[in-house]
Amino acid sequence: MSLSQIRYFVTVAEEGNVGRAAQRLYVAQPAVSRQIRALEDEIGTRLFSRTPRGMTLLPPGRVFLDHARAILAAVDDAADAARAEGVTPPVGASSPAASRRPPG
Amino acid sequence: MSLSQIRYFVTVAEEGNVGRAAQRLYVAQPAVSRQIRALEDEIGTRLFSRTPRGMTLLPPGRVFLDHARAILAAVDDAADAARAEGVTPPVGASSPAASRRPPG
DNA sequence: GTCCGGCCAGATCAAAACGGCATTGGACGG
DNA sequence: CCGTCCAATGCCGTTTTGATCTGGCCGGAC
Repeated sequence: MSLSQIRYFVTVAEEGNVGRAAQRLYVAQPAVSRQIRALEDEIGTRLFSRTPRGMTLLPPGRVFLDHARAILAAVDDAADAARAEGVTPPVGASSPAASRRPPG
Repeated sequence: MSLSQIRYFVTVAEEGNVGRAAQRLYVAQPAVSRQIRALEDEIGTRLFSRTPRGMTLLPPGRVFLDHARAILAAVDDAADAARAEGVTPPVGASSPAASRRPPG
């Protein structure tokens, strides 16, 4: 399972359509189709129901969607938090971390 | 940023040593070294201090470590939750999801 | 001062993953 | 039956990842 697969999944779930999701992701349709399939294989359950009108979330997909969004948000948060800690704030900054920052 | 990079990071943080982390991850040392570097490049901040005795977490790394563990746990949770929803439970199961499951 | 051991990082090559294009196969409407 | 829309597959080139080998850096032993 990769973060790309999770992003693909969320987009397909939102669009209900692999082709449109691929456009939003700036990749071709087969790439999205394959990654969704791989994700389902790894989890061991179908996440979507394939219909001639597009893709519909199955119950496992609905559950996974909530988690997937949380994961993507957590990833962004993690990077932001590390970056924020990386910049050297001015002395006497309001962050509680300022007092436990070593000199090095 | 990839989940592998996050796993590599957590292991190196726990071991304080790229070589030992690589052993635990069943990959070679340079692979871990490169992924850690790539992660730092993407975030835009050094996460470790390189010393001749090993790797020590810098403040951004300490912050990132908490988030990283949460992400990995969330990924496992997501897969487990989807799988749990994927199995068809017996009628009258105690899960509240049972009542909103379509016939499939 | 010199040698040795541990550790991280770079270069190079091979394997795997990924994506794109072209195409197939299934369902629906005219 | 034919055109349209959608997802899935085959094939190929590109990108990414990892393994191996090698070098540089530092500390300890003597």
